[in-house]
Amino acid sequence: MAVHFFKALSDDTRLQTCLLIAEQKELCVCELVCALALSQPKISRHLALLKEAGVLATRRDRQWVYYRIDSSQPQWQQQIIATTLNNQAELIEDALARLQAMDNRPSCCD
Amino acid sequence: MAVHFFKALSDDTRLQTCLLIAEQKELCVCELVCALALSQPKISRHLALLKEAGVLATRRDRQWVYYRIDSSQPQWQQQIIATTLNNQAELIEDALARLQAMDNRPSCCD
DNA sequence: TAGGTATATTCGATATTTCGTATATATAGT
DNA sequence: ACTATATATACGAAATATCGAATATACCTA
Repeated sequence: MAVHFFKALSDDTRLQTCLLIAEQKELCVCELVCALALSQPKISRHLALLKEAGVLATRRDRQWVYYRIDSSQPQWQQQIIATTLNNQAELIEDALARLQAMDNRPSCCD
Repeated sequence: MAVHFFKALSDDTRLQTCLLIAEQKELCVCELVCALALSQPKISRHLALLKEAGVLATRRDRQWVYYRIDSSQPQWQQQIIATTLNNQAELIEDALARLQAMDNRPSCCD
């Protein structure tokens, strides 16, 4: 349902999370915790919600769980996420800076 | 703020209202009450919220207040509404049928 | 098996949203 | 001024969402 999709995006933490992931293709929980400077349980709860809504999908690699935009969701939803990223990039400026300053990023050790 | 825009669309009544108005260009409150088969105060409250969010704009003609998509809001927001209408037209099927069956539509008496 | 790191979940408290009902305001016609 | 129609708002109750803190689970290394 479209309403659930919009509800998923209508929280600051969740919207930033989606835009960050859309921009970075894939991020694990600890990277999101660092980028958004929020508690791990808070991030985890919102990620569960986004996954439940069909917006995000996951894969596990060893101890890390990577989240990505669920490419099996309706195309128009993915389009809306892309449009929002293109027009509201400033929403994740600070988070991106923190992410790039993060050391021991698991993605770097593949 | 983008979050407020998505919050505005993340309620069933408000989403249907926006899509109906996007499709019909302009509707007054009593037409929406008829189309959505909901109480007038409920519709009015949601319309006030959508106007406050900058999604809708109004004009008064005699006793009727007409709501339309606010064309002064960011283009990407209007794009998202259009995309949603194109892909989720079924959300307003029933409402459109009720609207077309409505008699004494004020728009007809101009 | 033990200890460390990463992630998910539970719980109760608080805040926010939504609603029905009642009422107020605005405009039109007589 | 009075009545009718259209719209907006106020208020408290009920439902929903969000949060921090604590705890559980999963995986890895030794």
